[in-house]
Amino acid sequence: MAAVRRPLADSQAVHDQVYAAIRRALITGRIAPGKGVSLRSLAAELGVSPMPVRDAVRRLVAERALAINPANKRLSVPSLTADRLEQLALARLWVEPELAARAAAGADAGLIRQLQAVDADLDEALRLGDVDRYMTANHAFHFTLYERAGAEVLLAMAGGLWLQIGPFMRVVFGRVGANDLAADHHAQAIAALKAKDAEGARRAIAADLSEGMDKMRAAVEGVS
Amino acid sequence: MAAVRRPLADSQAVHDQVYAAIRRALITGRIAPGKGVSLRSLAAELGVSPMPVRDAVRRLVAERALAINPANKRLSVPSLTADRLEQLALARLWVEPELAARAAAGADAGLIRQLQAVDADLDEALRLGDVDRYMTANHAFHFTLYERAGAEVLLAMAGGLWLQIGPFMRVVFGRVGANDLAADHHAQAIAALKAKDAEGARRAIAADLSEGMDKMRAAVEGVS
DNA sequence: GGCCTTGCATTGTGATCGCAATTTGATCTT
DNA sequence: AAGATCAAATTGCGATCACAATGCAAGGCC
Repeated sequence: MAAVRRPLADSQAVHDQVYAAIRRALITGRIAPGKGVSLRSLAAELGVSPMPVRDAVRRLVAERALAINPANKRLSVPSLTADRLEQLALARLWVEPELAARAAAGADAGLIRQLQAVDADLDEALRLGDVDRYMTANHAFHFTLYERAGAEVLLAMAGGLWLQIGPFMRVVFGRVGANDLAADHHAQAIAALKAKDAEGARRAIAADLSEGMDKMRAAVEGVS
Repeated sequence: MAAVRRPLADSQAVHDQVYAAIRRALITGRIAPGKGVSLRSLAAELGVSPMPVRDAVRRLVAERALAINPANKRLSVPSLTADRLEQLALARLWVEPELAARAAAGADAGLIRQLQAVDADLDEALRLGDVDRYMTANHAFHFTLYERAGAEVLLAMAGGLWLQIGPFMRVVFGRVGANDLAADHHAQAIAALKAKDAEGARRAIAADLSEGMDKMRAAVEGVS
């Protein structure tokens, strides 16, 4: 079974690749909330032994991106409750604007150009109704910005929160369809960055998040 | 080597026990920052095979309570920089007062009594200069309070932050000795809980944290 | 005497095996 | 024919082994 010795001089360890793969799947919402998974099935799917999958899953459980039934000890994607969503929204609304404000200080032309490119891609995805691509682009927009803040701890917190909320966003955007209002806030954010206006960037990102979370709130109520 | 089949159907899995053990050691600062550890050494120390240690370490790395040198792939307790401390302080100053405020709503006589008991134990530890006991009691005080907030996500965030900052607190309190000013804020917090004064609880915890973080800041500057 | 090289111990990683607990599906009973 | 029971398969957990890479230290070389 694919026991072929990977000629891999690829830079990363296997368990990191597995982690990245599952993480991508979660962030873009390709795994439905509440769905159960198993180590061996994931391993088979990725063509590796169960061991690195185990490692990756441990990380994801620690980040609360995966949940583990304490009785079964079987693992699944945590289903989002209104309460959980509320807390995640609150936390995101604190960290992410803070990161945006800090990033504004270190913004340069290169960053602006990157963000504009990503935002263009995002709009394209919206126009085409390509949810996968939209989710990826949206994530890329926020985090290429946040990385510029040079705040490792806060960045990690934001990453963890996004990971937890990812599976939800997918169901929301899959349901209500493409809402292009968010792009507006992205443009505002970019404008603020150009002016090195930290507070403006903070406000723009806060508004972007608020709007997105409102939609998710509505969708969650609609579901439950 | 202790390969004795544990007859004890103790409720928890081995890797959870190992996790808890290392976590306790980190929170109370029994492992010095910057110190390197190894899977096999930890395993030997705890009398288990390297495997559950591996699992526990993965979790701790994911929570950034342990760091892994990307070149070496060897792991160590992350050493605290001033920048890192600043971010952790900021994050704690946001989450923990929020948790305290939420807990105030659900505070009852039982909780008050628990907190008073823990606080008394804390004072006792201070009087005796028992740093280990102080660290444990302080942690217990904050988290028995926070648990009452009924906010799982925020609680987990606070736990993660405390875990990251734990090793530091130890060096600080080991250095400057016992400072009993914090107990004052604890008393204020308890008073606010009695009155179900959410904002008062928020302020008290914020003040408690600010003071502690100030001391740590001073200590970090002194060291580096 | 100082620097370099070589050999050994240790480390993290991945694979494979065994085990106990749980789930699942089929057979049997009523 | 419907529900209960039992056997087989699946799952997570832990142990052990193998291996490549790194760190360390002793010894040799200039």
